[in-house]
Amino acid sequence: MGEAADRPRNLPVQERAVLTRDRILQAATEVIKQEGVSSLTLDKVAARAGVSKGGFLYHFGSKDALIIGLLNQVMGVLDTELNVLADGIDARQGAFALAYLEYVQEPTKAATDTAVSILAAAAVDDDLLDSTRATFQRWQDRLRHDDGLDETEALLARVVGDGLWLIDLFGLAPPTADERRKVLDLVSNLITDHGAAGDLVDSAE
Amino acid sequence: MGEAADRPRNLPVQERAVLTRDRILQAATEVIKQEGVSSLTLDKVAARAGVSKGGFLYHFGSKDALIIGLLNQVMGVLDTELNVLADGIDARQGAFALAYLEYVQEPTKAATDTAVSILAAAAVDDDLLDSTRATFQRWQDRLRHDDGLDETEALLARVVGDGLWLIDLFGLAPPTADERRKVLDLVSNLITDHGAAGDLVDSAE
DNA sequence: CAGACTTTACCGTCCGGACAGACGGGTATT
DNA sequence: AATACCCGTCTGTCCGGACGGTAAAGTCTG
Repeated sequence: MGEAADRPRNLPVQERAVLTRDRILQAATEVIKQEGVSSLTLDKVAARAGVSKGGFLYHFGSKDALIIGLLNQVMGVLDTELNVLADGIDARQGAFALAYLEYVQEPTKAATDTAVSILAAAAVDDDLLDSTRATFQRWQDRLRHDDGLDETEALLARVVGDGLWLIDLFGLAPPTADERRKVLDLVSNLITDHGAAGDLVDSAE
Repeated sequence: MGEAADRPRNLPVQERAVLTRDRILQAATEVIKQEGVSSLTLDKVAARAGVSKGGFLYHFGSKDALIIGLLNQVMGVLDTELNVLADGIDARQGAFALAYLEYVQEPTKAATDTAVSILAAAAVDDDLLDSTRATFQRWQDRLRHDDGLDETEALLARVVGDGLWLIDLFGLAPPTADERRKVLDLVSNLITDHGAAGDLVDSAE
């Protein structure tokens, strides 16, 4: 009943700790994905991470703390990746919106992890989502004000993007990869063709 | 400990039963909305419905059965209301898509109840969503084949619609009523202006 | 030794569900 | 009309187990 023999044993203390923490986080998302939110128990996560329950509770003082840790990690990754993606896009406007849309092109690991973490948080305690909500609000503000887009089109981009990964989360008739691409292309074109609407009604290219 | 004195007492047996069932369903959605998914316990629902736990279990043999009942009811309501709405719209094409979009104009009771029921199902057991997924698939098929729309635009309508109520469900920076209206108008116009796209690429107006 | 890390053992609570009837209106029998 | 009986509805209680969390002792490293 102890198959965690491949766990690193002889490492500097501090490093071992951070590794354990990460293993716990990863174990938690695996449990949710494979066994569902209702199976996210301290015992199961600890077992999967190859640590005792007490060891688990040393790193995360409570179940709530685990979920907060989950959200922090995954939202942080998502935020930086979105920024990197947006920086790599050279468009006169709407770089962040395009990055947002590109991110949901296919279900990525980061997006899926985010989705299940949010689901877990909502299932356990709605309040845990507060900081996540703030992040989404920041994204929305950036889309609206700093991306050079028409406000409505900026919102459209986010609604479509969020719609896709949320549809994936619940499996509500998710579109095929081909359909996703077409819809995202449609929205992308709509945004870039006349992003700063009213200023230039021009279809160069 | 007994404030359910206003509960109907002297009624035909059959009617009393169906009323109790409905009261239980309503109590369940209230519990989820006000106290969160994690508080959806048999005791709480029973208490709120003014019935004993045994009485609860007479109508719903298990917690899973409760959630299935919840989903059946709320998805049924949504389905008929969508159809009624679509019938009332006279457009050359895209009536169902427009109905879908109109439905999420503001957070309606039916949409909210559906959302929380789906959340509860996902939290308890993912498989409970199977029949719900089938309904969404039917809607999607109808949008794609029987609504006279370009397939991509049909999908766009659903993604935007679902995106909105799912954003509401988690409270992820939900747009204001004004913003919602503008986005939905944008999509509606896109659909109706050149629904059979590919034929005419024309930017009248 | 000190302190970070981990384990083992344990506890109280809550939850889903089972169960054994009670109540009470119909219906059949006499 | 009175009696007995049935069955749909509902009650209150009980149980086994899982779950979140605590406490204290142990181990390794520097």
